[in-house]
Amino acid sequence: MARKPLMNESQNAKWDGVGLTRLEVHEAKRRALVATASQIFRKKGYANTSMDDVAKFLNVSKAVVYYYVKNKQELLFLCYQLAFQYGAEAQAHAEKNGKNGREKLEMLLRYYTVSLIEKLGGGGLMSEDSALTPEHLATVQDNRRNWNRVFRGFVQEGIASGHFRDCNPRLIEFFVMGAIRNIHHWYSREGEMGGEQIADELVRFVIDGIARPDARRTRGR
Amino acid sequence: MARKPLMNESQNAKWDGVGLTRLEVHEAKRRALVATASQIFRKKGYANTSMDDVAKFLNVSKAVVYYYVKNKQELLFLCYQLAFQYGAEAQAHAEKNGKNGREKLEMLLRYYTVSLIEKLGGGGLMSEDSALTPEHLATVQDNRRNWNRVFRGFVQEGIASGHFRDCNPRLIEFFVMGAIRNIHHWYSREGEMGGEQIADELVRFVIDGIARPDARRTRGR
Amino acid sequence: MARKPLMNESQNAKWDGVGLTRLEVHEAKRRALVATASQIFRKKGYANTSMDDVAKFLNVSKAVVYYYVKNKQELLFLCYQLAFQYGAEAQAHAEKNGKNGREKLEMLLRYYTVSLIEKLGGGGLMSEDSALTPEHLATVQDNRRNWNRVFRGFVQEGIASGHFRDCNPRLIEFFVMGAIRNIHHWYSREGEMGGEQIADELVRFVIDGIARPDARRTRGR
Amino acid sequence: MARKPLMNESQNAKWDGVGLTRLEVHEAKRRALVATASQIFRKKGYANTSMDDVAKFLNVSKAVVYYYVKNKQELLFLCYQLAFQYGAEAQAHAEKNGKNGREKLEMLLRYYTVSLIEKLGGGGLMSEDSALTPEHLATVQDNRRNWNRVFRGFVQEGIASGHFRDCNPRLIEFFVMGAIRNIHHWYSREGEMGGEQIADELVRFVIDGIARPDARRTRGR
DNA sequence: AATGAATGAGGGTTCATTCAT
DNA sequence: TATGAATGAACCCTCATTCAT
Repeated sequence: MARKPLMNESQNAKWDGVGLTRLEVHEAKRRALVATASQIFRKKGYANTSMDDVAKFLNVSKAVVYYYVKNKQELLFLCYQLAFQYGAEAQAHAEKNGKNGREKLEMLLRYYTVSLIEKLGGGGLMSEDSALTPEHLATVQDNRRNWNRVFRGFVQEGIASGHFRDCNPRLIEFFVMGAIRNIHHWYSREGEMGGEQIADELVRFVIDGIARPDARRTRGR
Repeated sequence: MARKPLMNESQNAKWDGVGLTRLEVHEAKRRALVATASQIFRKKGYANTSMDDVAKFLNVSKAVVYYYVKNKQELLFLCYQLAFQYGAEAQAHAEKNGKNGREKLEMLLRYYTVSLIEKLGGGGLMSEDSALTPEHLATVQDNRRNWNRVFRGFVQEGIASGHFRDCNPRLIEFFVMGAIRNIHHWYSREGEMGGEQIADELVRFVIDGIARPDARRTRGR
Repeated sequence: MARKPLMNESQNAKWDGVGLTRLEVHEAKRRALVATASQIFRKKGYANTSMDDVAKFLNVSKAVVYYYVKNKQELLFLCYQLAFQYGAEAQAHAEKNGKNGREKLEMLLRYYTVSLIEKLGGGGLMSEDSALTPEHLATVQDNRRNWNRVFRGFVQEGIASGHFRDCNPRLIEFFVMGAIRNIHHWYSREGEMGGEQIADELVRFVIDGIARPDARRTRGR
Repeated sequence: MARKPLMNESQNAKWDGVGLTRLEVHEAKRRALVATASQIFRKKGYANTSMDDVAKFLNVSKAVVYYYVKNKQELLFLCYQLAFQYGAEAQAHAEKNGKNGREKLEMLLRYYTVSLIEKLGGGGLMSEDSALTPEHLATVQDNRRNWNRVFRGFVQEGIASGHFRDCNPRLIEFFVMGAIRNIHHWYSREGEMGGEQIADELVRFVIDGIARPDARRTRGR
């Protein structure tokens, strides 16, 4: 049987001409694998997805998947990392451009939400903690703790500056992250709404939800 | 080996003396089984939980579980139903006592959230759709559609009455339900907060998030 | 499909009438499993033997094997134990009945050799150390160290008493144990020789190999 | 990535300057491969050793191994041949220099044992018959039959000449070969004993084990 | 009602082997 | 010659499910 490359012909073409090193090709394929797995895991659930499912989706044999990742748990971990990466980008964006807590929170949420929707088809993998190895879980929790710190810090900054009312930043973060984690349950690429639109609505909902009455935005609709 | 009843001695005692019919006893045990399974499924994930896990938690043999439910999928479905039941109660409560959209939404959320936290230890099972049989999935989606109708109806009622600003009720529902579904990820019975407190914060966050600026509640803190 | 018991009908009959407890039956089946596995592992090699092979030989499904042992490595360990058990019996026999080093060594070898041949069809499993878990390997090595101590002790006792010439007990033990471990490579139940005969020849060979010239047995042939 | 030769630099140097034909180089590398594989197979077991293990040990890619041998089974067969080769040499040596059965047996054992220990690090591969192809197995058994004939012939010659007592040459051979096959289980190059010493002790043990009482060697110690 | 014993299907993982470059 | 990439067959193990007692 003819050996098939991990990526399809057209994608292959892209680098056949360009001078990509073998390592770059390898890394590109690996990323493609993780991105694909992320979507499948999210749609069917990690435990309900067999490595064969992932392989078949990529039109390769199961062993190829094991050529690129050590095992299913590593693949899961890499999926998590994918989501954290966008989180880190969002943080950088917010801290660079936001002038106060409210602006920073807005930017954080908007950037993050749009990324998840546009780049990860509705959201990254975030709810399969029980399947992570202890080591991976520790890393994930580190990342999460960092995210918590940032998110809650922005909220507190907003409270201090008078933009936000007195609220429990921890609970607010849980509520908002729940809303975001839930997106993939209902989002569909074919739907009428794009990432920007969804992010708009979410940001307004969140900011209004914690804004100080007199500091409320009056942006109309 | 001594035969062990599904429920513990003290619980057993309750009906040994009282004149419960065999059927009532059977139903009570079944409910206990479903409630237990619901918690385990939620904590470890449906696919990662074996029927043996459930049985061992109840200190009975695996076969006993099959005496009370037809199969694992039925058990999952019953867990879903458990959550829907509280939803229905919340709906009844809201429709009966709420005088306008805003009050109804408040009551719906408060009742529902408190129920999930207090009765189901942080939340019911709602995110394992991919494991449901087509028939069960259809029922679940019926229930969900009903819930959607009610939730969005309250929001629209609030918009119409001027309590809420113009917003997308569909998106708002997704956000809010995401926040609620997410509770079990962080809630712990040993934590300092009870269901009422959490529900308070959530309700305020949500209502403020969609309130009309000039209709905003000025409830202080 | 009809469920088949691990042991065949005639064996089953034995305990149907007799009042064996369930536990005893369970243990008997487990022993039968280990004895069978021991033979197959020896014949085909541990790594070349699949759990399916073992199961098929017993005419049961593979899962049954896992009902009785935790995994393949535990099965291997139990096979080792089987051999050690006969070693311990041989030791007890020799220490009780032998009056000097030479007699003890004779009895040790004869009892052990006959046991392996008659009870384990030519020998127990002893040469798959690399497949043992570290924990099991530690136990095995403990057992081996004990056996070494006993064997070499008998040789030294014989040297001290003048029955044996000056020799290196460690090397002698290695040679003799090699000869014994090798038996299963050539022994066949259908062959013309029984365990007693083989043991006779072995014992004479070994004892003569280390006897003091003037203390040499003159047992004719 | 830089291409690595199968043998290390210094070894390579040897033939780079000298005028070795391509074929000779190929054969040398092939022998190096077989010798290496032989050691690994013996240490970890044939089935537990992957072609990757062999390749990694040689610091080459797995495909290189397939350049030199057709498949894993051929590699195993070549390992067997390595041991037989030393057997043949031992036979030639014994037949040329031994003046009677006893001397021939002594020489056979000494030469063979020393070869295995010094050249093959404790022993060749001899106990993986079940992994051989039928064709290879046939050849191996031919070789073994020849070895049997020689070994037993020497024993019988010794019996006829009065050097050995009446014994069963077949059993004696099995015992002795078992002792030899077992050497690698305990021999370590770092140990205090060399091949000569071990061979000395073995030869004395064996010869004494079958010597006629009155013909016994009186070589002291 | 409850249990121990048994099964069949399926999933994760390894590995000998091949092939284009 | 040498390598990276790819495959398919096995194998270990788990688990939902059934059934005789």
